[in-house]
Amino acid sequence: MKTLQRRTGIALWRQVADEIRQTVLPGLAANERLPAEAELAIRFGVNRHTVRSAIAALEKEGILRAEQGRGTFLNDRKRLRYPIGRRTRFSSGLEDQAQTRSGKLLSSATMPAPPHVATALSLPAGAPVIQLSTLSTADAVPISAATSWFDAGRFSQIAELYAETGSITVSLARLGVDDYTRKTTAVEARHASSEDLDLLALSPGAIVLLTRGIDIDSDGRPVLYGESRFAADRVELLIDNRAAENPA
Amino acid sequence: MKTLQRRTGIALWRQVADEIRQTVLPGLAANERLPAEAELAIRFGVNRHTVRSAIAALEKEGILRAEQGRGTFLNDRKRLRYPIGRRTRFSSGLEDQAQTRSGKLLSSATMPAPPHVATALSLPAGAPVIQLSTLSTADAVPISAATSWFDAGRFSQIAELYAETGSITVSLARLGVDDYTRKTTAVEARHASSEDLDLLALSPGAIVLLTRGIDIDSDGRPVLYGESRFAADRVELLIDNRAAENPA
DNA sequence: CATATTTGTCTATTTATCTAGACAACCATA
DNA sequence: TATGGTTGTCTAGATAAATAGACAAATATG
Repeated sequence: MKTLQRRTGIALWRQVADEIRQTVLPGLAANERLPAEAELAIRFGVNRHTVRSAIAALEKEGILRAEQGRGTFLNDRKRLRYPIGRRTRFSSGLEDQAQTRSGKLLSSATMPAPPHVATALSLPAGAPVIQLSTLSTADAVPISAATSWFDAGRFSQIAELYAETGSITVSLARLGVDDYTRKTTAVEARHASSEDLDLLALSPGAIVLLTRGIDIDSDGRPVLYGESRFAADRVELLIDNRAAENPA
Repeated sequence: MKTLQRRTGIALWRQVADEIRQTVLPGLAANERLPAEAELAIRFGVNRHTVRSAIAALEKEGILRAEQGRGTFLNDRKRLRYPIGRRTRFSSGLEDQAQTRSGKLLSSATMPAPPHVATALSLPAGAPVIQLSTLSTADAVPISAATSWFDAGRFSQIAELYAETGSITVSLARLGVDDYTRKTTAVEARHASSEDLDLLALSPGAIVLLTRGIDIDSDGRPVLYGESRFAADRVELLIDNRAAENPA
């Protein structure tokens, strides 16, 4: 096998790790044994030590466990399924997948709206907005880091309320927004920035799913514009159009 | 600055390239000059040669251009915006963003349905299905590689028709499916496999957006199950829930 | 309990990446 | 046309990653 590339700035052991993730693991059931290190080394055309580095990395991520004398085994793990639709909220939709969910306020600031934020919120350029940086976790695992912007005139208390409640939905309800729905969501994928590596406890080279969305109230007025970064190895986004057709 | 990490299997120059993409370029207009190599080297705490490697990589990707004596400049490039909704089709929705769009059949095969495919198509386990591997391009740039499965009993001619027409929509229409809509779409992100690196002309470490979707006909019967891999640096997915509410 | 198989550890060598410094080539402009 | 700022090229040395081989330690099995 000669699918690996050299001198690309990605260490061989890391490419081997990715290749194991994508071509070896999908064929295994939970707790099933992987091919022996020596065999994988032949399959990928690298030294056994290189395979060992790859396995060590996957082990540190919690995906595999190596047992001396017995072999290396696949751990039982699932991606969290995060629904995106008209009623996109962090807590609802995850109830059956995680025991505990929480939102933490990392920082807040009032600032003139950057151009794309002003456009999204239908505000004049430079109008004052409140920016919230938040981190959401499920069962103590960081799931997403988000940056949200609100009209400072309409939602001046949003930062304090979020810090207290840990929920955008609850905070907005206290500010008189009984209901809001997602207008559009754009999805991209990119390598995690160093900040997101820290926040989401990822290792370098990890991928984040980036969603950018606008929420509107029942009058159609923009309530918030938000950008969320999800740890791609822990989350998949589920877009259900049937649910979108039948608002509650 | 000390945001870069060493001994992680990702070469420093590659981390610098990612950091430039995410923290330097967003602040620049098209054709604007980047800070000098020496300045970037100080900012990231690395040698100037390391910055040069990073810039060379970004230049090879077509994002930057370096001009001796003048500086390094940001090229004018946009991500293609790919709509995902009830009427998800490759051609429609891209008309205004690309002059030419085409679909190419890479391979086809008839096989017993793998478990997840059988489930998605509501077929008994192991029922015969036709698997299509296709590559879609816009303006001669590869955009997505897809694998689709169809009920072999109902759509036995699908491979020949797609090879001829380059369009799923047209092929299905000739087989009597006047209309179909997207039931659900799941989105994940991951590192590109070596096969996708080839197909999509990506460099190692690149990211693909993976969508898995089920299309149903007007009777609600599953028509196809498909998995598409999009080059994440060339595409963003747009989920518009308003459009989903108002089927044509 | 003997044997084969597997992961774990160690040493040595080669290859790739990163740093350091110097200077050439090119460009804008005062 | 002289000057300062920029990218391009070269050499040399230090650090990290990959290969090669040998053997220890744990496990399963006949």
